[in-house]
Amino acid sequence: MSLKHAILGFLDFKPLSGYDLKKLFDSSVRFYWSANHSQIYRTLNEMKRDELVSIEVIQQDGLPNKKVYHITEKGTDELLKWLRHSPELPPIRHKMLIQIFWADHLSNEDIVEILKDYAGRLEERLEAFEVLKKEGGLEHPRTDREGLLWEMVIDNGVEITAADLRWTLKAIEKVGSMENISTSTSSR
Amino acid sequence: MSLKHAILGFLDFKPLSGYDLKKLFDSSVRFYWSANHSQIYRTLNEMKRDELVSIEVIQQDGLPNKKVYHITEKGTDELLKWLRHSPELPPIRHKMLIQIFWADHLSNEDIVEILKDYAGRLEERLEAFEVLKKEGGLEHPRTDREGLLWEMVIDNGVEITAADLRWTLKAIEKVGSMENISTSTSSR
DNA sequence: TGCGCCATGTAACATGTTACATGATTAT
DNA sequence: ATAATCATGTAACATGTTACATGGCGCA
Repeated sequence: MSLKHAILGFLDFKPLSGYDLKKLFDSSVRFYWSANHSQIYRTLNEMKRDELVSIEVIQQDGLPNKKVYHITEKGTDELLKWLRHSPELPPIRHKMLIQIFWADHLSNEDIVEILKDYAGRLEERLEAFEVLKKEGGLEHPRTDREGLLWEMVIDNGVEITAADLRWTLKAIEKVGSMENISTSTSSR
Repeated sequence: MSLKHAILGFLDFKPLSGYDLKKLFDSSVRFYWSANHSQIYRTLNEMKRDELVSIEVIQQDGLPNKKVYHITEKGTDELLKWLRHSPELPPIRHKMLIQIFWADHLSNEDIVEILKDYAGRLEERLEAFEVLKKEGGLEHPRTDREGLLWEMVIDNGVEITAADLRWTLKAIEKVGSMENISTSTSSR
């Protein structure tokens, strides 16, 4: 249960509406934790119920009203407690590797196509990380130290994506040098 | 919806019971796709309903009866179709990186503790991959080509875990050379 | 005597996705 | 004109987790 904690982190940074939270998720930690708006609104309600946040309603003319969420003392305590938790390895759901695992049914050409497609997506993501690194996502870190931590986090994404890309390119080579299948189960 | 397809891959390999499937998941692709037994039984029922699999009941004396699932023609078609799908990047839910993202609330010592803990888990996983590589997990690949593909898949895990470990060790160093926080929000 | 393996399942809950629903303002 | 932005929400569904439930066999 961690969407709650990611939200607490943002609200501790500054009070925000559900809408603002969605945008901040998308422009900062989207690669490590994402959420769509339904989930965010639902979770904020639960957090209100549990008194981790309080609501301030802001009237706006022309625009719809805003509910700005503030972190409470209970919320800060919960955040602080969570921050010190022993970390878990991220769970993985890797469809592509399952495809490769059973890909003896496909021709070399089909497998290479899948791998090239995958490599393309990794390159896109690497670029997205570069943009993030330059623009920062969040307005400004509260301290230099916080800025360093944010950089570290983005670097993790860069390093791992780059490693995955290296694997993919090597894999494309390997598949190229495998004996192809004879039985014509291939595409087209 | 991909648990269905991972199961189809295994059933195409050989007919299996829900119990067997669980064990095979755990001993082969557990790092890329996992499932507990409730989910497997539930999914097998849906697959039966959709005629992707058929059931053979095996009487056993002393032991409880077994339901062995066989892949149907429709199931094979679905598997083959899925295998050629454009791959997606794996979605990530990375709690630890969210912790680091908001870790300016913690002391350097607390952050290092978290990172060291994480590094330990990565080392364990690397060892688990080494074991997998030697033992193979599944009995025997049907073809040499299949064996090569399985090795490739495990290598991906090794490469990415190793990259993550390198990042973690570098991160520990960096945190060590950061100015520590003054405000005593730290542990103990 | 108690644990682990074999083997199946259900119920409740938590989390995540997709689609439906509304409506004004501002920029192209 | 029409698309994007602002802003909130609900309903239905899909997926994943945890706990409850049963019961014999073989081993230490």
